[in-house]
Order: sequence, then C-alpha cells, then structure tokens
Amino acid sequence: MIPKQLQQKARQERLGKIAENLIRSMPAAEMELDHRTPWELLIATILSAQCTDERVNRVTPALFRRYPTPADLGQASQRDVEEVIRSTGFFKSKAKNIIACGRAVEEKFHGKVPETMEELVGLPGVGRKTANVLLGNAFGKPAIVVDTHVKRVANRLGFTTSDDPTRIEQDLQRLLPPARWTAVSQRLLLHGRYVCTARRPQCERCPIYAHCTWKQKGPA
DNA sequence: ATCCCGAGGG
DNA sequence: CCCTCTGGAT
Repeated sequence: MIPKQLQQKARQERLGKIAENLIRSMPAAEMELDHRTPWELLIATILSAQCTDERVNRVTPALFRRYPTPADLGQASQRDVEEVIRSTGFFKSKAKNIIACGRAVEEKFHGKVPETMEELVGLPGVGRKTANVLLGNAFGKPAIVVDTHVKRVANRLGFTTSDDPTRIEQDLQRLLPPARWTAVSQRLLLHGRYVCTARRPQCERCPIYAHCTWKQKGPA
C-alpha cells in the first residue's frame, strides 16, 4: 500500500474514533426521533433560524392552535402570523415563508410534507439545512445537518477544511457510513453548542480532548 | 459589540 | 459572493 493511502486510512480511523466517542458521550435522550409531526417540525425548523429552540417552542403552540393544518396557515394573514412569531426574529420573512410553505404543501403535496431533498428545498423558506433536519429527524433517513456549530466543529476536528456547507456535508458523508450520518451530525451540533463554542471553548469538559488537534492552535 | 440550529434576493 | 432580515443572549 502506498503511503498516501495509509495516511488516508489513518485519518479516517482517527475521525471515526472521534465520531464514536462523541456518540458515546451524549445522553441518549438527545438523539430520539422528534415527536412532532413532520409539518410541525418543518415550521419549527424554519422559525429556528438565528434563534433558540426555547423561543421557538414558546410561539409554536399558539401558532398551531390558530392554524392547525398547512391549508389553514396557507390562508392566514401576514400581519397576524407576524404577531404570533414576532419574538423569534426575522419575523417578516419567516411569516411570509411559512404562509407560502403552507400553501405549497397543501397544493403541491396534498397537505403532506414531502420526503425528498429535492422536493423539500423547493418549498419556500426551506434550504439544505432545514431539509436535512426533516430527512433525519422526521423521516429517519440518513442526513447531515450543517449549521454554524457543525461548520466550526467539523473544521476544528479535521473532518473538513471548507466553509461551504454543501462541501462540508459531502466531506462528512465520505468519511462516515450512512448509518452514522444523522447521529454524528447531531452530536457535532450539540458539541459545538455546549462545549466547543466559538468564543471560549470548554476544553475542560470536552469528551474528545485527547483526539483534538485544534486545541494546540486554539485560545489558551 | 457580537453572535446565533438560514434563506432569499441582488 | 454579498447583502438583508430581527430579537434576544452574552
């Protein structure tokens, strides 16, 4: 075997070990499939852009009570929806998108959220990130969600050297078996949110500190 | 001040 | 590729 292949194999093994350690270190409760319906998860995910789940969870009950189905939301008034979701930020574009999304789901898919990447990203307000959340967490399909946390952590751990989300997704797909995609991307995301933070990473609490190559370059 | 579980539009 | 959209947390 030529050296380049050996090097590649060693890298893959190292990253595989990191992935397994991350999965082992996270509470099982964090990885359950989402209990919400695909429609509810879709709307909650669109609303979650640049905002925490807690704030989303504060507005969704009222939203779904008022507009239970995609058809209902599709006919809602812009101003009324804006008022309900105001505290999640970006409320004008989000209101416009989820109303249009309700109409699209109702008209193009008979009120049922589609289950393919292509159809999902065709919906208003749905990009690759949101589509992958649905595929992985609502439909149980292998999916890698790349948000700013995953982007940062995947770079720090050496899974990728790219800033482009689509490219990062491809790099992770190449490095990991599909059966691990959903679990690993969830762990990378949570790891980035709670431990490997942008500003002041909590290296003392890091479960994969021993495998980390970034800590040497990192702050203090 | 700066960042966050983004996406659409120019 | 860059800009904008928003409120809340830190």
